[in-house]
Amino acid sequence: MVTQERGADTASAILDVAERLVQQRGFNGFSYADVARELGITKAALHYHFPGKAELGERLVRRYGERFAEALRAIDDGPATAADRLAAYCEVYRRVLLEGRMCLCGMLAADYDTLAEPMRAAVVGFFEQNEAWVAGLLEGGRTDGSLVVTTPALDAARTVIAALEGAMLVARPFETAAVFDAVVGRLLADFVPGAA
Amino acid sequence: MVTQERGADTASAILDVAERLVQQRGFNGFSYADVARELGITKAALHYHFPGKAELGERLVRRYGERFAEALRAIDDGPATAADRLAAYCEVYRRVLLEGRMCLCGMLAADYDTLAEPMRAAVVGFFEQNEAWVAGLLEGGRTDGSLVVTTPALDAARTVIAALEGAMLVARPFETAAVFDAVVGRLLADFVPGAA
DNA sequence: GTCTATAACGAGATAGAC
DNA sequence: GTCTATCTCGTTATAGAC
Repeated sequence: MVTQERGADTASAILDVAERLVQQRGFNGFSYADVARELGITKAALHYHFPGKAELGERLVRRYGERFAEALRAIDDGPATAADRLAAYCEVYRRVLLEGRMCLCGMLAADYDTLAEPMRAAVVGFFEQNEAWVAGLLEGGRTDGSLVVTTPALDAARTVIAALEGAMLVARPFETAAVFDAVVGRLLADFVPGAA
Repeated sequence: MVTQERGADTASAILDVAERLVQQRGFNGFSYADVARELGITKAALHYHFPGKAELGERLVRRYGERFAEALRAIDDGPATAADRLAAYCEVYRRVLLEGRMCLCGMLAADYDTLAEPMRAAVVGFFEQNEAWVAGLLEGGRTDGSLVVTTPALDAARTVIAALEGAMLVARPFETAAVFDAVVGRLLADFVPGAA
């Protein structure tokens, strides 16, 4: 039944390539042709799996959010202290940066004005999910005494996410992780007692 | 000698419109046609003033940097304490956000991989200028005692800029300044003794 | 300094064969 | 599930008239 050797996971191969292109070039900086060329298939094959760019984009964000949620669960089951879990959270972002990428949803936040409604909603959902998780982490740290959180947990969570997204963004023109590391070092020093 | 009523400042009118479009939609999210339509001129007229999109973009960044430098000088001549000057610096970003815009160079940092070299250099120059100014401000605050700066001034300056750019970025999908305000409130509380 | 007209290309998208 | 072929549109850009 199979004519081309790839099978049912062509869709995820497409998502992999498109994801990287969006993270590097932005949603308006890549095309179906770019993805097709890289996979050795035609644009028409792409339209079979994803009817349009907006639908592809929406699936991209939802998959990214699911993978991010998995990473957060892995952190929940990992480091014992809230301080260590916060450091692990920062490390997730750092790994993305080292691959030469921006956070997918950070990039799409920049492109936000040009996105169709379903994609917008998915981007908002990603940030809400992250805010809630980080806020819970900070609450936990306040309780077990491993973190110093002086403001409402949700406000503090937004600060953490904004700092990480901003650090990734500003690190891009400098083409080094040094800027990112300086920001994260300060961020952790602010929340972790004795880390200054 | 003048056939159309506008005169020599058509160029700056073009820059005004293009600047806003880039700040809202990104460099790959606007076209010569968009700018021409809004000004009631043709694309050909645009090409007369700016041979290509890359040249327009470069002029855009340089003008933005000059205006930003003016704003920084105004702050230097304004508030007496370093703490107040830091707050004034944050307020510059806040005003941009309230206009529904992203920082021009923050947006271009996202688009960075797709930019031609001259534009990239201009974007890097903008961030270097800002880092240096903020670092000087923080040094001054450490000296006069109005700011608490525990890390190297340049690292701390990068934290400030990353937090502001990140706060603007993340505020976009939420379509409110509340996220931005939460971040800036925390930022100031970190540097200004007694502000927590 | 701005226009009309058009070139040259790439984008997203579709029809229909295999 | 992927192809070829094609469509339509928007993009950047240029030539030459006014």
